[in-house]
Amino acid sequence: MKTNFIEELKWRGMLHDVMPGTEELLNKGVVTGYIGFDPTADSLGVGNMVQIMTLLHFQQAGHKPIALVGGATGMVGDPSGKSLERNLLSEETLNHNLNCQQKQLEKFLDFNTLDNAAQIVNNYDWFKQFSFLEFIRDVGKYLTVNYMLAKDSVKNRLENGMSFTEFSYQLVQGYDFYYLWKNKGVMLQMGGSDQWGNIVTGSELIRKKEGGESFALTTPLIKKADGTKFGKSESGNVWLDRNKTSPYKFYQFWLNASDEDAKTYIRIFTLFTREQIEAIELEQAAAKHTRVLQKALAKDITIRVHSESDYNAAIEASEILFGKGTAESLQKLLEEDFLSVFEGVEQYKLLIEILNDGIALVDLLTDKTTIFPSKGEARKMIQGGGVSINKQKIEDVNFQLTTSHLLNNKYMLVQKGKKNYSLVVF
RNA sequence: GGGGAGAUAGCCAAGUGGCCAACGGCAACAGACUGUAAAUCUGUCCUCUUCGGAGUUCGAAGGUUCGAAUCCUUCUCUCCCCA
Repeated sequence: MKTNFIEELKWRGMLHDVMPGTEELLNKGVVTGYIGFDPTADSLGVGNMVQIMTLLHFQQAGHKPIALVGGATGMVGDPSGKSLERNLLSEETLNHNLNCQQKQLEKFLDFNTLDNAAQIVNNYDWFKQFSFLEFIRDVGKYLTVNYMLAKDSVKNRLENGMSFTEFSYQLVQGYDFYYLWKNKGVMLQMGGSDQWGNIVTGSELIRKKEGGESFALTTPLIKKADGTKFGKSESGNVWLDRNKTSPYKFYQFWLNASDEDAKTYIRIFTLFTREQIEAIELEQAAAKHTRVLQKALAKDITIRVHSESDYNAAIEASEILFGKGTAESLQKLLEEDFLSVFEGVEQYKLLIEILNDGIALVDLLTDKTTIFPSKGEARKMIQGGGVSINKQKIEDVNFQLTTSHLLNNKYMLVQKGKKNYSLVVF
């Protein structure tokens, strides 16, 4: 069954701004729309999930989504939301990032349905042959500097300076829209609210150059309830790439969402229906401690980004690490299960010999592993009650570890704080 | 071109000769409480440390002094006002 795209985005809280006439256009028939992705990293992060979901809803509403990877725009650097000039990425890095992101995108959209299959394009394909002179004649001529200067992304930078390169960015992205409009019948560009200016430039170009019509729609920037940035955990950005953020950590990220945030997230990042979500919320309200909301959210998104078995493994590890049984359940864990359960947990391999005469805990944490960057810091954390071995808190700074602290004669579970685990394998 | 203000740790921001590794706030990290939530309270928060200390900071470089973030000189950058 096809959904109404705009309605869908509205109730999910994913609609920030729409150009007039967009809804009418979407109601008339199948529309081709696109969203651009910036290849600044070799993986997409959870922040990009908003745009991926937007495309997915777009497709489910019967429209044709195009994901654009910015091989060309990435070479220039989008000044939107940046207070400083960005460093240019090398071409190799860019290509690598592009390939990685493309693979991730392919996972979420349906590229095989006949009528509105998704598509991926790279704007480098139409920019590589475009000479500078051609560009300033064919594109630059249609937009005034006055117009370009009025953009927030430019205005905010006038005091501190901005290179011509970044200044031109909006033209490059604007031309993408024009190109896709002209050659692929794209009528709509979508993106985060910070992209509004760039999107409108494209529309303006289409209008000035060909008198054509085009439309735009943006999604709100997601912030956490406490006003901090979304998409970061203590250990940094949360990535979709399992090598950069393990499925276990990914699952934990969502599970740790605050109640307030979880309500926002479940609408944006899952495909649950309105009724389903409201039911889950009721359940949560009745029994807050069960955290069904976070669990449903984390489950759905972990399975879609990774897999069912990754999800199960994450659950299993989470239950052992955070469950009631604590020390006992650890002891009971079978040898063969040990590694698979802790697959997503940071691991260190050491020689068992170092335990023969005992080793100071502090040395293990710093010299033998990189769990702590310095002895002073490790000591402070131990004194503060922030270190546990096999779920048992250690508060003695001079604590010695021996083979008696091994689980299954092989493993030692080191805990830094409440949520950071490392497994040392001997 | 003329006049004025300023540059302090991740950010904001005190400090204007020794008591300054530098008040305070935010962010971050940890502990308690709890529901792996929020709020609250507590601790840590330049680097290293055998926890006794040691080393390196206050835009940059020189200088004065027993002693400088604080005084002097030069330089760099930012902001404001006048033209």
